[in-house]
Amino acid sequence: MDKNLIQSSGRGIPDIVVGRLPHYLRALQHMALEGRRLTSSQELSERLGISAAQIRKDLSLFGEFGKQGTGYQIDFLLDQLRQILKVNQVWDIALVGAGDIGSAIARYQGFENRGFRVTMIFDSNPNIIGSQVGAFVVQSSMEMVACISAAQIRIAMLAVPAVNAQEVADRLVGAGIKAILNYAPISLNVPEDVHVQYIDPVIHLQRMTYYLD
Amino acid sequence: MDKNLIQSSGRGIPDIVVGRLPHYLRALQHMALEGRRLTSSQELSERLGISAAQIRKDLSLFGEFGKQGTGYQIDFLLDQLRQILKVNQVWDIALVGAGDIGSAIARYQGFENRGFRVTMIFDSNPNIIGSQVGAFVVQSSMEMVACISAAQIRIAMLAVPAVNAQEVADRLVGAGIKAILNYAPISLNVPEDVHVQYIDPVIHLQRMTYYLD
DNA sequence: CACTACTTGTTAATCTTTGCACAAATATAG
DNA sequence: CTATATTTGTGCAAAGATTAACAAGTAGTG
Repeated sequence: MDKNLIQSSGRGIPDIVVGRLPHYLRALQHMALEGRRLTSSQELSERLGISAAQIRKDLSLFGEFGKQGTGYQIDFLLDQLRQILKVNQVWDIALVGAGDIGSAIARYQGFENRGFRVTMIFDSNPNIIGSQVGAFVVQSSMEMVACISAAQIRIAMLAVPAVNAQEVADRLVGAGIKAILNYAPISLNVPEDVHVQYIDPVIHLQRMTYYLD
Repeated sequence: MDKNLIQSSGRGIPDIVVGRLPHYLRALQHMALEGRRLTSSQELSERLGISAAQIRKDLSLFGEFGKQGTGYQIDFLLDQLRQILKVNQVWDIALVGAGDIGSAIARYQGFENRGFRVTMIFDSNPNIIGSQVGAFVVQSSMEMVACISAAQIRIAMLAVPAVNAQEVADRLVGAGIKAILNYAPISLNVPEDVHVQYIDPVIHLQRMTYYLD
């Protein structure tokens, strides 16, 4: 579950608001691709299923980005959101685990234009180390800490079996990692200044079966 | 983003509570594997980063599952939660998209013991149709609606390119699907009685970069 | 048994989040 | 220019979620 610590970098922006910003960004990026120039809180509301008032209020926490009677200039708002979320740069990511999930992530082409780039892949399996996955050669996880430290990488994706996840996470933290996207179906224990987000499809599925007959 | 509709099947349980139940279930399943017999709201709290009071309150919405002075019998609570989430059965799932992500999902071994089983895979690419992925042969997406209807499948996972996601979702709804786990980075429009959950790693990553320097 | 140490379920208070409603600003049409 | 349509940003009220606190029940110890 999300920690809702108030972080120093933001001026006390609620975590729940920060969580919605990437959705706004994604929708705006789609609109830009469609060649649109202007949008409104109303239109975003319909696309995202979030009320227009909430979208306006969320954005107003960071500045006045719209114009009455007109709405929001898509290019401009995109730019602002990218700045706020710090994805007006490309973050290097270390990927740990080159099994089925890790390999799929390594080959995924959707990171680049949204602020991220996988730059190294590690695994502990000797049969996998040295093999090509996507554009990279899988490195031994024994080199992991040294590589990440040297490259000063801050973000890691964790795609190892659940039993190894905590141990790997500990070493990632030791290597200077400050944000972990964890695909292993287990809660991680990390220091307060390290952020963790979880992806576990079963959690989402179980959340839906509750509502099925 | 989650719709927070109150559903008829639950007695007005807040959606946010339903969203935490699968986390409780997962933690308890781990404890059971470790051979533990008893736990407490305190221990769950430490494992999950959710306050003990909240865990007790969430559970109390469904019944009195604990015992003062002792805590919760893990087996019993597991059973209750599985019943509440309706995963005391195994749900068949249709998987659409046999690319990198779809294939990784198809081969994932972690569904079975948590209430789900992929039983069919579809793709529209003629080069992929007919090939073996995991334990299944990829079927043409032209057969999709017929197959899903015939098997009365209610849950689908969507792992197709973003541009095709809405069109495929529409056909899934037509086939009787009531819950979609969408891996495509786009918001879907579906009827009120169809549930959608989203998995987009970039959304999670951007949520974390906000807090990085 | 008496006493201590736990732990639940629940109430009341606090804190957070959402939605409403509207003034102010802009655009459009006649 | 005037009247009508939009649409933002925001103050306030309402709704919702979380936390703290505690009575009541259980277990363990001597």
